[in-house]
Amino acid sequence: MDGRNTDIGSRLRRLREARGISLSALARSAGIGKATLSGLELGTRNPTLETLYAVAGALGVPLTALVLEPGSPPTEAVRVPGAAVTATLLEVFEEPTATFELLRMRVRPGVVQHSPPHAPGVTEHVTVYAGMLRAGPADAPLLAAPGEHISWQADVPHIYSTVGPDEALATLLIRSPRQT
Amino acid sequence: MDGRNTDIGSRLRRLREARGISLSALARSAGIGKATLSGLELGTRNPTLETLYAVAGALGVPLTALVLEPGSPPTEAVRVPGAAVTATLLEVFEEPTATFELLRMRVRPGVVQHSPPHAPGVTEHVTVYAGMLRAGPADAPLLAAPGEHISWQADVPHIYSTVGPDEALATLLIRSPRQT
DNA sequence: TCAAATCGTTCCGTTTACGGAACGGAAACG
DNA sequence: CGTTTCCGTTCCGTAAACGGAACGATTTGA
Repeated sequence: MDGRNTDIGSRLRRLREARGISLSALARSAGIGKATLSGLELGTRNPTLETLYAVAGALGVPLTALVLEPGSPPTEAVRVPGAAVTATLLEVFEEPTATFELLRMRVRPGVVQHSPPHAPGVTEHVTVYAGMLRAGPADAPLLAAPGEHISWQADVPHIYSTVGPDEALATLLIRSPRQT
Repeated sequence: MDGRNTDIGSRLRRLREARGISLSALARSAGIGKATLSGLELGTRNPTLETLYAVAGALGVPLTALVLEPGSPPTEAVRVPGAAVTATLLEVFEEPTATFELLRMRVRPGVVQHSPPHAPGVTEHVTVYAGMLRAGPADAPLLAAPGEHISWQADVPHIYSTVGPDEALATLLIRSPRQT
């Protein structure tokens, strides 16, 4: 019916090349065949879930980074000191193994907010409801339009910024595993 | 290393049964074979991305609702569409003492959606981002404007409805203590 | 009460995703 | 210049995911 999912292919290739890894090396570290990875990037194959997990795992990205929508435009990053993000804490849930914090977040346009790594295992989950938000790991941020939802591991440096002239509004859910 | 992805299977089956759809019907509307869907739910197959898209599309959920990250074990109940409310599951967190479900919710205007009581201890947390939402216990609903946040105990009958002519959009976080 | 419909699973032939091996091309080294 | 090494693609046999059809069990309806 179609020309396959070349969107995943190009996204995957971009992620790989951004890391400077060869196709052969990535295939090896993911434990899959070069033919499989090549076909995947070229969009000539319809990958298995198992394959997708292997590749995402080897790249160190959540599977949603491969499967999720938009191609990310390059960063036009204006760095301005001072808070680009203001957040309001709405709710906190204390569980035996993790703490959940629910916040409402406002991101001012034209500024990139850098956030240092959190503790290992911390995940952030953002639902955008106004503006165009660009957020996630500093080296591979994701793009989200109103109504969309993105998640990432927060144990690496990550960023928040808007795309376009409008400020972005979102809810942010942070899950922090309890300290060992 | 397998044991397959029975997590997807059970999650999928729960999503399907929450909608009251038969396996045959879902397979038909997704345009895939019953054998495929059955095997997927039983965890005896390693689905293709194409298959996953078909199923997620037919269920009206983002693919990420089916394919959670490794480390997020199977899910508790998912509540979904009546006539007035449609919701899509964005994320599920399994904790030893509770399950958190993060959903995006759309409430059509002019209709009141009644929801039966949940198990004792279940709490619902709504952040409104468009329209005016009226939600909470059926005998004492709360009113929320965009940007506002309300919570209530969900172990009594509760309702969702809009105020005014516009539909309401919100994120819904459901916290369900684990069964004893 | 029995027939028809529908349920979810299993069987099976076809299609295809898989990895290993070969392939041509491009650097890197002698 | 070879020769070696690595790159990404293509070829190919095998394993398995696919849909259609049959299956027994259950529900529905006359």
